[in-house]
Amino acid sequence: MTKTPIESIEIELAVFIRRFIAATTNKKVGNLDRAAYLLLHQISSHGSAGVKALAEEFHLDMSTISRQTAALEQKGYVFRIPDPQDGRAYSLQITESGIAELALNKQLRLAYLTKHLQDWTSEDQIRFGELLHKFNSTP
Amino acid sequence: MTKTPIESIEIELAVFIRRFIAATTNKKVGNLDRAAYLLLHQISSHGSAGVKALAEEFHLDMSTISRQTAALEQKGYVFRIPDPQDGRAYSLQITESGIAELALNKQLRLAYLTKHLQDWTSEDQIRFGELLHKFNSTP
DNA sequence: ACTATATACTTGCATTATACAACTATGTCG
DNA sequence: CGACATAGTTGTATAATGCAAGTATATAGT
Repeated sequence: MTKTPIESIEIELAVFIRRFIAATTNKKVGNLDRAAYLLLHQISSHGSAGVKALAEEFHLDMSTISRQTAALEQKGYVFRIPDPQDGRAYSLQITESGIAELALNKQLRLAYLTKHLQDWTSEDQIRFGELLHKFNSTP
Repeated sequence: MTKTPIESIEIELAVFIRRFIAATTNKKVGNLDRAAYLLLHQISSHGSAGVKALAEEFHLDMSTISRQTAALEQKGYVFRIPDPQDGRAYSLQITESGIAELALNKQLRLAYLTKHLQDWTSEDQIRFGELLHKFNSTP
């Protein structure tokens, strides 16, 4: 029985996720766990955003994001700006300290990944990045 | 500032994992959660195995696997065979019921993935599966 | 303008997955 | 035989998450 491409993807994805979770859960790199890192990255690269927008971006519940952003604020990595149009809403902006922490984290993550991918051809690296992006972009 | 391929992979992976976890955590497909599905798949496709071997395969703690396999046994999807060489060890084998449940799950997961990848060329699908496999195979 | 409903966010609670440590039982090596 | 190692289990703590309920603000219908 030969596997179809989608069957291959399906099982490889499952293994992949399992490993990745195991490797990154509860293992903070510096001061940021996986969730915090992504939030900071998003705020940093796509501009300030509110809780709702972030929750939608990551397909998570607003309550989860609310707690995580509160933690980031507590650590001084983001601050809130009230939305002038809407008294209920605010937007989160990254602080200098947040930028520094993000850069440090990124550095460490890249070092790990670079090592993991050291034997890949640069063509495969590019292709993998493109395909992941494509997968993520599919609605 | 243009991103290097590894920088792209790094952030796409982070987003990807986040989404995948959100989409599959606490969402059992039929009777199997993500962890149980993978265990059954492993036992089914690579033959019977003990708790230790499974823990190593998934890079998880033995205690975690021990509980998950106990749950699978409880549901009647696997059964234990004492290791004749080693009184401490068991191997886990899948039951008929386990095979059926696994097949059902796989079906549902494939359906979802097929839909998600419906606009991809078959070449991209193949390549994505290969690269994920390569990533997983890298020690 | 008033009321009803919707929305942005927070908080309380329960669940789940996980790791670590302590424990049991068995095996192995000196 | 005794000391240590190994396979597995169980107790406990932690963390991430979702759901439900609550607060405050906005919007729409009358």
